[in-house]
Parts: sequence; C-alpha cells; structure tokens
Amino acid sequence: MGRIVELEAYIGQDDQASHARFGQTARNQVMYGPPGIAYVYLVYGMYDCLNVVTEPAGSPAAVLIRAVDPLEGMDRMRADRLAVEGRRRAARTDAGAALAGDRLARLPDQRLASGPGLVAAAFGLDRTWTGVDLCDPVSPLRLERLAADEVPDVDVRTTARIGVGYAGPDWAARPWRLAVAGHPAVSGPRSAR
DNA sequence: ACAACGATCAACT
DNA sequence: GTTGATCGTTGTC
Repeated sequence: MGRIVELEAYIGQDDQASHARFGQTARNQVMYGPPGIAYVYLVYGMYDCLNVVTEPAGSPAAVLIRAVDPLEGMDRMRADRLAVEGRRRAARTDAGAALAGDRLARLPDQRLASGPGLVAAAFGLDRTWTGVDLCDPVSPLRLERLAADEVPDVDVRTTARIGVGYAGPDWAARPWRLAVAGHPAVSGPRSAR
C-alpha cells in the first residue's frame, strides 16, 4: 500500500506518444473501454507498467503510474521485486541472485516503487492484471481516495513526459507528467524531482 | 514471415 | 553520460 506521487497522462488517438496512436489493437483495447480499469503492458521486453484507464468508453486514454511512496507492506514489495527480478538472466546465477538480494535489502523504502517498471514489480503485477477494476473496493488491486482532511499540502510539478521523443516535439513537450515536488519516491534525475 | 523498436533500469566509465 | 539486457507489438513486405 502506498501513495501515488508521480504519473503521466496519455490522452486520445491523436496523442502520438500514446499506445492508442495506431488506433485500436489487441494490446490497447482496454484503453477503449470504461475508465477505472487496469492496463498493464510490457516495455523494452523486460518491464511491466501499470496504467489506469481514464475517459469514457470509446475515448482511449490512460494514466501511467510512475512512482508510489510505500506506506505499508514493504516486506512484501521487496519479496515481489525479488521474484520478478530473479527471473532475469543476470540474476539467474547464484552470485547474481545474491547480489540482487543484497541490493534490494539495502534499498530505502522510498525507492521500492520509484519508477514505472518498479511500481509493477513492487506490487507483483504483470500483463495478466489488465482488466482488473481498480475502483472496486474488494479488488486485490485498487485505488482509494484520501479524505479531504488527509490530503497532504504538497506542490505538484508538471513536466514533459519521459521517454517519448518518438512522438515528435509537439506531443513530447506536453506537460503531462505530474509529480510531487521534491518527493524522494519520485523517479528520474534529481533535477526532475 | 520479418525487422525494428520501445511510456525502463542498473551497471559502468 | 553511456550502454546492454530482452521480447511482445507493430508496421511492412
């Protein structure tokens, strides 16, 4: 359990950074469905990324969850990350597995889900989670809204989205990445936090 | 059928 | 600042 501290918006077929830029396909079809549903995809052949579908059915859009500030269950997050990362070739040797385990044990809690691939790894998510209703209060993976008096008084900074240069200068420059200013769980270089 | 390319991360210089 | 790992999705032939 934790709080989302960084995300990116991908809105509509026109958005040349979005998976919907080629229209509806087998992979992105959940983006065309109702909002509040999980969309988990694989990037770079290695990392799963969690998105929340937004906008009404027929209007493809999603929000990529880029970083979470862990509040509870950090032991399980470490275990889930170890399970996910242990599958990779570099960690398949005894020495590699030991190294990965050491590194994880020393990792501060606030770095456990500090990046889109790490969010999915820390919560044990892969593509099979696509379609889960994140607004259902009994769902094993769900969003919860903070009560008004629990919302922390923080600055939210907007920047360009990360890793979308292929979209062209216009779409790549849109300030659709939102992050809690200065929060240690936010991903990327210190200058972008 | 095939080649190119990522909504990334960690290790290294 | 640079680079390798790794494979599903997509567009093209």
